[in-house]
Amino acid sequence: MTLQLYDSLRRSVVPVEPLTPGQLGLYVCGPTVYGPIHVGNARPFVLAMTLARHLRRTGWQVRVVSNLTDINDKIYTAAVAEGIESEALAARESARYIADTTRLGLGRPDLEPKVTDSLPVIIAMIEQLIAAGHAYAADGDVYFSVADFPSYGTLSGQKIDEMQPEEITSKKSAPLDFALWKATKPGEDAAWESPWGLGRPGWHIECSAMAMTALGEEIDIHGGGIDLKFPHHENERAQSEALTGRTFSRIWLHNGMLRFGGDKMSKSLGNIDRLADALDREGPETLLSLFARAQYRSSVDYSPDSLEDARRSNDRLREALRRAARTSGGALAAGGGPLAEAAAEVDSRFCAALDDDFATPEALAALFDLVRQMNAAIDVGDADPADVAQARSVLIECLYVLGLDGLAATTEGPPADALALLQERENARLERNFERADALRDELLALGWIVQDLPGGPELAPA
RNA sequence: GGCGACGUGGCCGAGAGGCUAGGCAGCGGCCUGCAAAGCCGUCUACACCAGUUCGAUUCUGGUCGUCGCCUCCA
Repeated sequence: MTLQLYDSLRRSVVPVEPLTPGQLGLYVCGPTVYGPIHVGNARPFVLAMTLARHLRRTGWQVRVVSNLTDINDKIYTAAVAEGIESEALAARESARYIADTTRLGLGRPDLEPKVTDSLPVIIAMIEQLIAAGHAYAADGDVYFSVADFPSYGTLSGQKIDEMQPEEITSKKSAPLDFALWKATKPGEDAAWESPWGLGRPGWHIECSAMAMTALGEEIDIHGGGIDLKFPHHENERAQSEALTGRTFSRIWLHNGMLRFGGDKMSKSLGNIDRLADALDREGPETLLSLFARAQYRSSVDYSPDSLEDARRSNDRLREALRRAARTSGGALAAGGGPLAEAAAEVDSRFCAALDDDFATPEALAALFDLVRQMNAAIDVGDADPADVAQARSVLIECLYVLGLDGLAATTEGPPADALALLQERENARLERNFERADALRDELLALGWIVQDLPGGPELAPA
């Protein structure tokens, strides 16, 4: 099965044709660091990192680049509101973003460039755009001339003549033109020298600059939230292709939004749950499972119920892994048995599903199929420990792709006092003193252990 | 108003022109003193109306509805 992804520009699932065979460069629009990110902001990050894991596991060489936008109107505004330097605010929020997303346990992109480190490239690009006649300077600002780029609007499906732009309040000469460079304004405490005077880059040029610097003039995959399609990606595409005459991105990969209380989770609507808070409450696996339950292009309902569903399906995985670990003992994974064969089949279904536009729900379904088979084999009791170990290790490998391998974390065995209580309960049961036995079971539950009376005797499972 | 995506069973969520998705919840059974875990079985489906077809939930058209975007936005 060849890798296919949905390209927003072509509006269909297309085969991925890398610039260099076997290699893929992926650029994902990162956050503007003016405040803590919310759960929805994590989706493109999760998509990029998990997609990269799948690709690497299936033999691709992948380079993930994700920027931090540390120059922006909102940063100035937030800094003024706090009475601190905008640079300090951006630095603080950058660190916070890194810390929050690191907690997801998916590692870091290969490169995370900042706008403040990219000014020379940005300025050079703007100069070239002006020289080529695609942009014009106007009293300290520089604008991209949209009329000059014929295919403007094809990415987002917007028709130029049907757009209803706000009236011209700035120095641009056509309503749809967008800023490549903005002259500094009073109250802005960070500005850079440029041929057009002191100022700062516009919102879109930075991504073109950083993407091209890291991955070249043509990149394989450019990702981000669907809400960035217009104007951000439309503008990025216009200025980049006007500059190079080449396809900027071969595939535009857009993730759907998180719904929270019926609307898109959005800072401007105020219906947000901070990623850090969600991680505190739910832990990374629940959030990653919630994301994996939906295909990346679908919107996801973020609600107590959907989180509960995610938690429970993780419970099932965790329990299966625990039972398998218990059954396999210290056996080394070794192929050959029927369970190992089943696992291999599930693995290829898993990979095929992910190769097909990263269909995580289908991939997950394959995994649950393996879980069922593992449980059934363990129940029957004649499973070869090495076979179970093999299936378990395949399951963990697959879960790793989705960031869910933590579900296999070897929990500490029950402590001696819990085991003593379990023995006491067993004695009570043998004496048919069930009142006493049930009281001890409650006591164990309070200690965080659930009693399971399995055919082979009682066991303690973490609550 | 324009553009785009989508409407699947109690909830979430895949999918294919006729052949079991999966998870959670429910019900029945096995196991259990009971429970838990697990297994087996099982009920609620494809928004509506036409059309194409031997046959459509899957294709086409329309209707209704939902969501996103239309220069803050992951």
